[in-house]
Amino acid sequence: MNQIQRLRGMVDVLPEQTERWQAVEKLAREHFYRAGFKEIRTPLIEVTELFSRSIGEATDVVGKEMYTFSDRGDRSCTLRPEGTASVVRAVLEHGLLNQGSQRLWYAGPMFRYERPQAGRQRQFHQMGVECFGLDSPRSDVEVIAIAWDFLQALGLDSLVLELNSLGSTEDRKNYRALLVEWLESRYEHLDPDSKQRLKTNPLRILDSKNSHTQSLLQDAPTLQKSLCDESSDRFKAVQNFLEALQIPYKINPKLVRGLDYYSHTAFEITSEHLGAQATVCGGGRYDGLVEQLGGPSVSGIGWAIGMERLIMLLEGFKTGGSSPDAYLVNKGDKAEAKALELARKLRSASLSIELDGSGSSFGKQFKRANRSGATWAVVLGDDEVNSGQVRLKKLYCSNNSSSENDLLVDYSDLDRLLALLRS
RNA sequence: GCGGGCGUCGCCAAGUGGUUAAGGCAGCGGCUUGUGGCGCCGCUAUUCGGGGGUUCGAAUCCCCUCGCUCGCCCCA
Repeated sequence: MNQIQRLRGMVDVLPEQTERWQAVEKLAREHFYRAGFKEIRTPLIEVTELFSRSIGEATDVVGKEMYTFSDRGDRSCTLRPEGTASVVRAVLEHGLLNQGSQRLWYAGPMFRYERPQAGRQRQFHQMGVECFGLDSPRSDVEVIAIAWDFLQALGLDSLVLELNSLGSTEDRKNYRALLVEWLESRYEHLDPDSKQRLKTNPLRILDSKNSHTQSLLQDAPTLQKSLCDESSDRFKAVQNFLEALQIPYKINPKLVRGLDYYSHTAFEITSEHLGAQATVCGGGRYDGLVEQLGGPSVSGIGWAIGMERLIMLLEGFKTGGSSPDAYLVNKGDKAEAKALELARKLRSASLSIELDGSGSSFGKQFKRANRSGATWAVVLGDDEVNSGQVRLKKLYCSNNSSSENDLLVDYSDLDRLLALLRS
């Protein structure tokens, strides 16, 4: 194959799909706006250290999935694998936290060097929100509700909100020690993956898909029991607020987010229609992150939605489709010149006009006019030019192909023409 | 990084060792250089992802390679 192809894991979104994307993006923007969120746009490339420090050296994302390269100044750069780190960096760099709490949203491509599969690409798109300086459990629920309501507004059913608390950093440290000790005494019974993870990221063993390991874990110490009173009160409060808002949720004690910076509330919204990668939306609280990146001790909470996965769920939904208001049929030297001019005039009056540029027979042009889905055909030929008129023909209505029912309008009478085309 | 499935026209596909690689959709052209949605006719793969090999002969068998896809790991 000599034809140049796209890079592996990169996806072209074709016109047929972009309409759906735009509809989703528009709806999301409305939800963000109504919730008082402002957009932030950060670069696609950052210094590598930003991600290794925030996401965590031991995570797969940092360990093996980053697009990292040296630039000409020999700096190590990385294409962003997620949005949160960049947003925190930007917020600190521009002193936004000095102006009180912040509610931000972002959208754009992310890059992870992984083997592509259903719902996973190397360049993928996320829309997300990040809040800083909102500490109460009420904020957790407010933020979750934005995601939930947005997804509901898209008409998605059979979504499940899964919830867990990872406790404070302290709680997690304690629990980690407990769990490691417990697992080490049963080391022989663990599957190879879990043995490996015992060294790198023991909490992740909890959501192992190995059934043997899972049954072993039945009796393992739980994270819940390691939560201090304050942490478990907070978790309880989150649940109460969710119930008050009548947002259904399922506690999943094994939900452990992969990125190091999460603490307390962690959640995912999943769908059974997505194949192996079931998570459409994932997020949680990251109270230590801002400080870890050199900022003040300010709390954070946010989530990200995977656009491609969301679009997959929307596959069955109609988006209306767009067709031009009018199709401009034109033939003959003078008529073609006039048509070009007329198209421009109509467009500047904000009509959508498809101009036939083929110069082929009227019959052919009408066929295309029909296919375009336009409501009107605007006809310009030598006869019309000679009489200073255009001929309007309503498409897709009757089966008359005669020109008796056509409307003739002077093309100098733009107002009348516009009025007709809009009717 | 590791496993499974697959690769014939823009799309869907037949063909599984023998001279010219079905068919459908879409596209283009004609019947119809002044009028459309129907119909009819015609055109559109010197070639079967790419390379090498076996054979008198390969899209069909073998090897390598590339790509797609599903799953594992992990994440959105």
